[in-house]
Amino acid sequence: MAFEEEEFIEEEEVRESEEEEVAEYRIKGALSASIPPSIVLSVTYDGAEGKALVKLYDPQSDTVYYWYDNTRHRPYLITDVPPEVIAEKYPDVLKHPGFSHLEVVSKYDALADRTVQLTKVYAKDPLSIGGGRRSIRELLPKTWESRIKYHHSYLFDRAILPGMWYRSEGNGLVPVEVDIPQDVLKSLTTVFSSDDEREEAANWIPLFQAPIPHIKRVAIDIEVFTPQENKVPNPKDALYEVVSVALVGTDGLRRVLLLKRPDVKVDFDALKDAEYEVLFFDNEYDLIAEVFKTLVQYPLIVSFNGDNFDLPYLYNRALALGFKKEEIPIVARRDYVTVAPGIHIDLYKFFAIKAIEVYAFGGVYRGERGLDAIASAVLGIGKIERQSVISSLPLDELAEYNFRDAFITLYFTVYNDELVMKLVILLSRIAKLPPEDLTRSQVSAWIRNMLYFEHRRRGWLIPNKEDIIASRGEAYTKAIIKGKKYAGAVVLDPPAGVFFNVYVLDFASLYPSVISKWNLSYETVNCKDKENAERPIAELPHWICKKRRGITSLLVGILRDLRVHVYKKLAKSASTQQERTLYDVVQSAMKVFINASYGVFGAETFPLYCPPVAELTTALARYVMTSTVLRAIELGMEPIYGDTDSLFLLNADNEKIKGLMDYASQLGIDIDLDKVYRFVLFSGRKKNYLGVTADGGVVIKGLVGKKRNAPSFVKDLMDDIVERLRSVHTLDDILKTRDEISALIRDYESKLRERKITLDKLAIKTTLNKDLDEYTKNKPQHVKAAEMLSKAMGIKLGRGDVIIYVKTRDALGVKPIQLARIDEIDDRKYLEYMATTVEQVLEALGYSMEELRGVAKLLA
DNA sequence: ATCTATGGCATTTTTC
DNA sequence: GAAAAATGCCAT
Repeated sequence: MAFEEEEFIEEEEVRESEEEEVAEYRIKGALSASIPPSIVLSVTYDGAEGKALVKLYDPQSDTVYYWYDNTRHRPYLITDVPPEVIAEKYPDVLKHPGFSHLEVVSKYDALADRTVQLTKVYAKDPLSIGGGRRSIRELLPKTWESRIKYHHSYLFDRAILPGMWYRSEGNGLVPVEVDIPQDVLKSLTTVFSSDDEREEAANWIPLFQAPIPHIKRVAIDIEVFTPQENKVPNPKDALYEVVSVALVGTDGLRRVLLLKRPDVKVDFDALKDAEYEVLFFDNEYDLIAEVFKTLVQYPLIVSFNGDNFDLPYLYNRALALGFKKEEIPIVARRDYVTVAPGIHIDLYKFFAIKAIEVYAFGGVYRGERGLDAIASAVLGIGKIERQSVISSLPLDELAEYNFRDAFITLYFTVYNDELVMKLVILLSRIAKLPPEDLTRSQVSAWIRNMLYFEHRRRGWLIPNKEDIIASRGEAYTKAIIKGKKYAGAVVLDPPAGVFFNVYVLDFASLYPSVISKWNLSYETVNCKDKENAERPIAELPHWICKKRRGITSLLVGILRDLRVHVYKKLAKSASTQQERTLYDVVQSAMKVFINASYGVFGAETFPLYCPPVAELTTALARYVMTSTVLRAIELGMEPIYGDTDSLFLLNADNEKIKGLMDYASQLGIDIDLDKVYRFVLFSGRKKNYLGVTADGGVVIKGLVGKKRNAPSFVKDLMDDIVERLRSVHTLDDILKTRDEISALIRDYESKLRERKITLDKLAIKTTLNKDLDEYTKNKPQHVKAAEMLSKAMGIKLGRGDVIIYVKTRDALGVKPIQLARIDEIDDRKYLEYMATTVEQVLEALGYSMEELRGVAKLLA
């Protein structure tokens, strides 16, 4: 089909205007430039320039500013060897090509509780410190101080805080004053009791109160010609044409750039009604030039998997097409890809952050990684299903498909009053990590950065992991689970049965509260000054300093108190809806840090790893739990179940609960009434129950019929059972329901026996947590199925892929669903599955063992 | 390159 | 054939 000439815009015009805009947009500000109040988008070390580069954005004028800092950018290494000794004994250090200069500094060594004189060995660039056989580090003696990690002075001093506002004054950037509301200021005196805490809280409050501007942004998604289906083109080679690029911006831009291809059809009528504009291009060079022209007009580029695909592909493709490097506004960094003049956020990486998945999104997209699955779960919109491969899709359909992907990508950052953007900025401020780094690193890196910053701000030495272990020791207790390092939480053994009117309490932020209340920190635990310390719990030999306030205890405590006593309240009470949602984001950002604060001390990968801190946290939490259980009994209540920080009580009423709350507050822990269940059905197993609240809401924990890998046949049965249970109010109802449930089970059983069921209902979904060849010790069923599938279909399967299979009667016992037929299935296995599912409910409903065996026999 | 922690249940595979 | 190890999913 021939293209109609009038559909195209004049390409000459495009090219001309592009160069102007790039030139104008790049480097609007330099060190001397005047910068109006602007938010810091990024702070990076520009190795090539040898300078620190700050990118700022002024939303008022919609301008990106660059600001170079020449003064304090050098990375350095700290050693306890004095400068004159270095000159005399280690002259190679001074002759090292990466060496810059020396400086003597005084630092507080928290592990030894004394101030020490140290030498900073400045380097020209991180490479001359970081690694390789010829690094400066290798030339210094291995005393403990010289094993201190090198510090990039700019990144850890963080003179300029990401997400905060600055303007230029003289030759430097100065912070823009933040307005603090009266009631927040007042909390400094009402919430915090010591001067230490008040001073610390005063430092933090501006981070939460500084305005978060709307940042103009564009989402990009590209489609590439693929000769083979299921084969993603390699962005390194960028062998194939970029056939379509969708750009969707917050400023109303909705555009799809299409490459004309003579062999591919296009339905122009369909495009006329489209909600986006379409530009056709005769050649790929012009198409990509237009993309670049758009990218340079935004301070923020958003993508889904842009780090690993879209941006490197565009970059390499542009090079291959003859662009010069300086014409391409895409910059590859060590771990990610960024853009000029703005920054780039890859939402694929952001959503892969466990803490974001769990705390920010409540696990709604748990385990899913693709755009379609995450968008469906978070936004309720999915990708467009396409009928054929990208390469042969008619251009109008390609545009539609491409547009939707970019639209979803942008919408992630826009929905719910820009929740995600606000969250990113706030997390950025707390962690002192620029958004580009924050959105690509796990929570342990956020906390590490936050703590490093606090050390630097106080003039503290940052200790090495080995030194913490050497002076503070390892864990003392043994874990119940083999292979773990220390004892964790208590779980009370629940009785089997149905219990009415159950009150559920939880200890609010138990672990963080314990850390705050008992002054837990790597430097206060097992400190040198044993005279001024005490053992908090007989079970453990560890002692804690009474004189000094621990840095992690202080910070966790401040964040927790600000969250609970200030921002959670403001999220409910602030005058406008807008303020309330903003404060809600503030409190959820704090929650992420607070919740992760315990775990990192038990993680060997964490630089401030300190097993005694982690172990004391869980031990003291066990003490809080068990002593509260005893107190509950004294008050006349009957604890029937509890796990870590939750407690299920019978015979409770508001007065008794008040008594228990008073007890806990003496321990320094808050108790909340979480729920009141009309009844709870315990199977007798830990972490395994079903509860119905007064309003008929159902909470199910740990039952096999609800697990992700259960076949939907079993899930349906479970749903039906739950539906019957919702109407239970009294013990009599239970007896009636028992009979109904028995009937249901027989019904499902006969459906299965008579194969009145589709294959997909029997499918079991299991995730590969490793690549196929890593299963060396064992070969589980889903791996066998994966191997068969891989062979039959020629698909590569590995870590993260979900295998869908059914149980069959043949020797292997399984088949991937794609290769199986309904007559091959092993109904015995499915009956067993059904039996364990219903068993968990029936045991609670008081079936005797004989009756249960009857059911089991029935099912077998 | 680095993915906060431990406790519990069900199933299959491997080992003794 | 029983016990132990491996695996995955979930609770907190």
